[in-house]
Amino acid sequence: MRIREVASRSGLAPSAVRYYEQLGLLPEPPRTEAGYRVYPDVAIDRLGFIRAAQAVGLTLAEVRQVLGVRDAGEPPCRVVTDLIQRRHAEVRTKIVELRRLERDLAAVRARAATLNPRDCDPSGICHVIPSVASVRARAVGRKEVPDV
Amino acid sequence: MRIREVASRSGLAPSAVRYYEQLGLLPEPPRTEAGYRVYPDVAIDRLGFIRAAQAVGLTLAEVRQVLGVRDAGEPPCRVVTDLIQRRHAEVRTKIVELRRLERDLAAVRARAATLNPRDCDPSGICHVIPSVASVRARAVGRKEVPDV
DNA sequence: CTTGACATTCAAGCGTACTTGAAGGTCTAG
DNA sequence: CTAGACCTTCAAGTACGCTTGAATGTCAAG
Repeated sequence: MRIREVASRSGLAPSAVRYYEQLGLLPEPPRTEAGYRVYPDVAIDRLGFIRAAQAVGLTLAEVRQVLGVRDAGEPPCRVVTDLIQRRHAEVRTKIVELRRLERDLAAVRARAATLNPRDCDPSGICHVIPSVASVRARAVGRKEVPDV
Repeated sequence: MRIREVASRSGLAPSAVRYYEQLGLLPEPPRTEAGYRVYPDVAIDRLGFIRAAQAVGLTLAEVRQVLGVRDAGEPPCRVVTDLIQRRHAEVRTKIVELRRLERDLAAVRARAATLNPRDCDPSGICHVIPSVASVRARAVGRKEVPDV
């Protein structure tokens, strides 16, 4: 299998596969005489694992940890358990933060809905945005969702 | 007021204030003879607004939009309402995604807890990670939370 | 023999919001 | 007079996971 096939079978771009190899997530495959990479079937499984790990929010560095342990011949159960637990905590924290933010945004919208733009104070910028208490105290990130 | 004061009163680093000026969020202040920036009190309000807008998740580009309208002499109500509404939808979507992810992570942990590492299949990498249905279908981002 | 789809490497770019570093100037207190 | 706390500009670095571009090579089909 050459790179295009292994990539598309895994839902990746060839460039991503090369990138993973560069990061040490994927072992260097044998080459044809012309220098083309030729992958064994098992590469599909490995890429599948990488995708699944990313899908639960592990970074590529973390995935590398897991693969490193596995490649060393040991079961990575312990590492995986730790990483998943940490990630779980992160996600729960983030949900709490986003819920608060959601509440704030709803409050801002409600406030905006009661106001007439004609009454807008031209000496400020927009009093409706800084109007909610918790907005003044914290913030939550953006960042969209990578597809798998 | 020089840059250090305006920055610390706004909870920012001086470099951030210069950066905002560079992006056009903050008008160029007058200078002392030595070239030091000297800010009027109203700069504090403007920086406060920027922080509040960021706290609800608006990007600096979006903040610039709002400030641009305001600086053009118009009330930015319409722009603000639109941006907030969009942002609100994003946040709600993200909460849904994170909730699903949280559920998956809990499932992965539960599954891991029932297994003995001795039974780990050495031919795979770690079957526990790709074990959850929705993990195979989608992913949710990481990205931590900027403090305000 | 040519076209076109594929492959290679390497460096650089993207987005976001900044920070850091280098090299230097200014100002106040002791 | 000097230390040190502050200011200036400009370019480059950070995180993260890739993609893109340039320059080039390979290979099968028509």
